[in-house]
Amino acid sequence: MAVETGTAEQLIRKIYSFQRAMRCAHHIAADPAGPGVALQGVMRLIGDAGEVRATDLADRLGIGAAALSRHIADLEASGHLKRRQDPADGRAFLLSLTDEGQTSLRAAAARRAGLLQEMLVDWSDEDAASAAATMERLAATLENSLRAKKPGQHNQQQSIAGAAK
Amino acid sequence: MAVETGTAEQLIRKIYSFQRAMRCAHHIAADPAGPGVALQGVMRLIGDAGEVRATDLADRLGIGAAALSRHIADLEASGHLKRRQDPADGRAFLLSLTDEGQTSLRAAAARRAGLLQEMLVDWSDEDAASAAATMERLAATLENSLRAKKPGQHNQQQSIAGAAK
DNA sequence: TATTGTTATACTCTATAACTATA
DNA sequence: TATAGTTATAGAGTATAACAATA
Repeated sequence: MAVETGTAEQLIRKIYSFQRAMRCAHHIAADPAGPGVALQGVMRLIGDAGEVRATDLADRLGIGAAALSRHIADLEASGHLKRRQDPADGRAFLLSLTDEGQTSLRAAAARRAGLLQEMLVDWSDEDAASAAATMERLAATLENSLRAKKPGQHNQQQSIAGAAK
Repeated sequence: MAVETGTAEQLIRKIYSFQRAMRCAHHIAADPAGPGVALQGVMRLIGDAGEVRATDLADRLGIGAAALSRHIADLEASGHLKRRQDPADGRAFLLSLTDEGQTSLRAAAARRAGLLQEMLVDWSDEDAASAAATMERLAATLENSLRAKKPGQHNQQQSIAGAAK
C-alpha cells in the first residue's frame, strides 16, 4: 500500500529538521583550514570510484560540469587529485586521488565518524545501523526516481514539465 | 552499548549519499520563481513557532543574525512575513507569517509532499513513518549534542528545548 | 557594558552561457 | 553536429566585522 499524504508530509518535515541539525553540526565539525564540503564530496566520490571521468562525476554529484571543473582544478593544485588522458577519448580525463588525497580523505572520514560516535552515545549499534540502512534506502529511492524522470542526458523540458504538476 | 566506529563511519557515508540525492531531487522540485530554500526554511520555522524573535530564529536555523536579517527583509518585502515591536523589548521584533505567507508555505509543503509520495511508490506507509522517526531521532540527538558542546553565548536552552517537540 | 538588529564586505558553492578542442 | 572540458559571470546563501539603538 502506498504512503499516505500525511505521512509523506511528516517525513519531509523531519528530513528538513535533520538537515538543519546537520548544518549546525557542521559548524562544529568543519576544519576551517582544510578543503570545503564540496571538495570533500568530490574526493569521496573519486575515492569510491577509483578512476572516473569528470562528466560521470558531475552527474553523480548532481552539479554541472563547469562547477566541477573548478573543484578539480583546486584539488589538483592542492595535490589531492591527479588526472591523466583517457586513452579511449582524447577529450576526456580520468581522475583519481593521489596518496595525499587518500590520506586526507581517510582522516576526514575518521574524524567525522568519531564526532558522530560521540554524539550517538545513547544509541545502540543496531539503531545506528538501522538508521544507515534507512538513509541508504531513501537515497536509492530518490536516485531511481530521478533517473526515471530524467531519461536523456541534458534533457531539460520534459523532466521539469513532468515534475511541475 | 555504544555505537562502533565502523557503524558510525557507515552511517555518515549514507547520510552524505542521502543528502546528495536530496540535492539532486531539489533541482527537479524547486520552483525557480518562488522563494529559495533558505527563505522557505525561515518561513517554516516561523510557521511552527507562531511568533518569534529574530535572534531565537537565527539560533534555531543555525545561521547568524546578519544572514537572517537579510532573509527577513526579503520576506517582508514580498509580503510573506510581518513584524511588530516586541512590547517587552524595544530592540526586538516579533515575527509572524502573513496570510499570504501561510498560504505559500502550505502550498510548498503540499507540493513537496506530493512529489515525495510519488517517489515512495514502492514504500509502505509504515516504512515512511519509520524513516520519519529515524530522522527525528537523529536530529534530536544532534541538537542535544550541539547544545551540550556550546553552553556559552546567548544560548537560552529552555526556549529551544521547549520548542523542539 | 551587553544585546538586538542592520549594513558592508567577502567567501563558498553552483548555474548559465560562451568558448576550445576532440569525436 | 555532439560531447568533454574550461573560463567568465552571476546568483544564492552564509560569515565576519563594524555600526546604531536599546537594555
